[in-house]
Amino acid sequence: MEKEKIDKKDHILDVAERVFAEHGFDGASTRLISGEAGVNMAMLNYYFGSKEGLLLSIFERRTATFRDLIHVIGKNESISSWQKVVEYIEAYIGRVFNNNCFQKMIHQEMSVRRTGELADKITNMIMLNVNEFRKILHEGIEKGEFKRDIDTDMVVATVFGVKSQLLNAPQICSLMLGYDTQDPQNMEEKLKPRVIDYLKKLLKSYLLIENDNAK
Amino acid sequence: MEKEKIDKKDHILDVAERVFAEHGFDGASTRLISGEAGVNMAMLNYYFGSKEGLLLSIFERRTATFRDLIHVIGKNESISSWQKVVEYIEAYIGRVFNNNCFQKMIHQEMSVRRTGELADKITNMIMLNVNEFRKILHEGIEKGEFKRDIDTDMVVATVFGVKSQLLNAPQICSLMLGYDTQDPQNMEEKLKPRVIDYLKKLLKSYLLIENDNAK
DNA sequence: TTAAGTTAATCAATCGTTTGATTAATTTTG
DNA sequence: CAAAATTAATCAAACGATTGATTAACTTAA
Repeated sequence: MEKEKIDKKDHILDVAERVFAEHGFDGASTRLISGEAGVNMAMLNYYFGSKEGLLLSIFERRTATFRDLIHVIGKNESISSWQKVVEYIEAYIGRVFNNNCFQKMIHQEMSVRRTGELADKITNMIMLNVNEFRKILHEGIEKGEFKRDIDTDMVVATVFGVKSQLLNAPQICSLMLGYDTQDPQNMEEKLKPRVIDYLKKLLKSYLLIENDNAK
Repeated sequence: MEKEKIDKKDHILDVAERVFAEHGFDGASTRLISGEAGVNMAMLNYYFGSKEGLLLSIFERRTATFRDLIHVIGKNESISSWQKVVEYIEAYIGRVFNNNCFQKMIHQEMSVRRTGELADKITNMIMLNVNEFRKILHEGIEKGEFKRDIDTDMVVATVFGVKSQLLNAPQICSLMLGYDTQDPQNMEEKLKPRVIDYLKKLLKSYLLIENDNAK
């Protein structure tokens, strides 16, 4: 009764994603990755060509899953802009916290000066998200649903920034909240719903025109 | 008319801080640092003992400058909690954007799993800031100045997160805002005042009890 | 048999660090 | 003061270790 015989390449990608997230690209040696994955070192080059090819494969696998999930929210004409914002927050935070290792890794890669194919792909992927969120915000302004003087770009930076802070500064985050935010159960049951709830209330108070004089 | 004869150790620290911020600790080789600084490689070990010692020296220099600047705001009894928040934002963002290389470096270090003396020192320094901000927020709640149901820890994460997003994802940030946010002049004249203004408006709408019915 | 999968051994390159020698600056001594 | 002695600063070269990558032999599976 051995371990489930899942695809070995997928297993390597899973492990590498975690090790890259923990040590950074430069800090994660191919020996460490192959050791953690329980495979021979040469298998990394056999499957993925090179260390950078491995990183690229991780990226491709994740983006392929969520590529066409982006535009669904903005397309729904029957809901208000504010509801779109709510759905975007729930979708984005939900997705990001489920792949927190990948997100951590991506954020680290963006933080160091790199050029080339992968750097451009990462930038493009994130800009897809950015532009989708911006479109919702601009639409809400034009419809008179949101205040006219809101800083849409900073709102985007806020959602992305809060996520980065919670994922990429886990020691600080754990000390602040009083529990281990790296623990998958805590992240899923405590941190994720709290972040979603907070971002909704925060943006609601900043974006919406207060017209409920009958409160 | 040669170059200003400033302290050579300080010069190395300046350069190393920038190179660490650009390439990360593991990505920045001692040869690259010494080359950029125009000094012999052995000087790094001669002055700082090791590569990690160099990183530690960078940290010590910056923290020594701002160690006692933390508690000044909270001590002022004559201003409201909201004014304290405003002053904290202005002080924190102003300070952080003036040492953006250092901040970038610190955030990268926190993002990778490291243990030891430096990791603890970094955590402690940041928690000083965190606790100071939290104290202001709790005080505002107790005084009835802020809403009772605000998530103080998430507010802290917001300020820190927005800063991290703007500094550590410069490509995204530049694309979003339409100018090079790495350029010192843009950062000082355009980005910094915009962030300060935004955070004030954002937190004002989230924290304050809306009691100005005579608006 | 053939091709794909897997391994240990090995490669050149680069890593952080150390060395011994040399020069510059400072202090001590007569 | 000046010469001698001592310390500090700087350098080219090399160190052992580790890096990502490759090889060639071997095993497995179709």
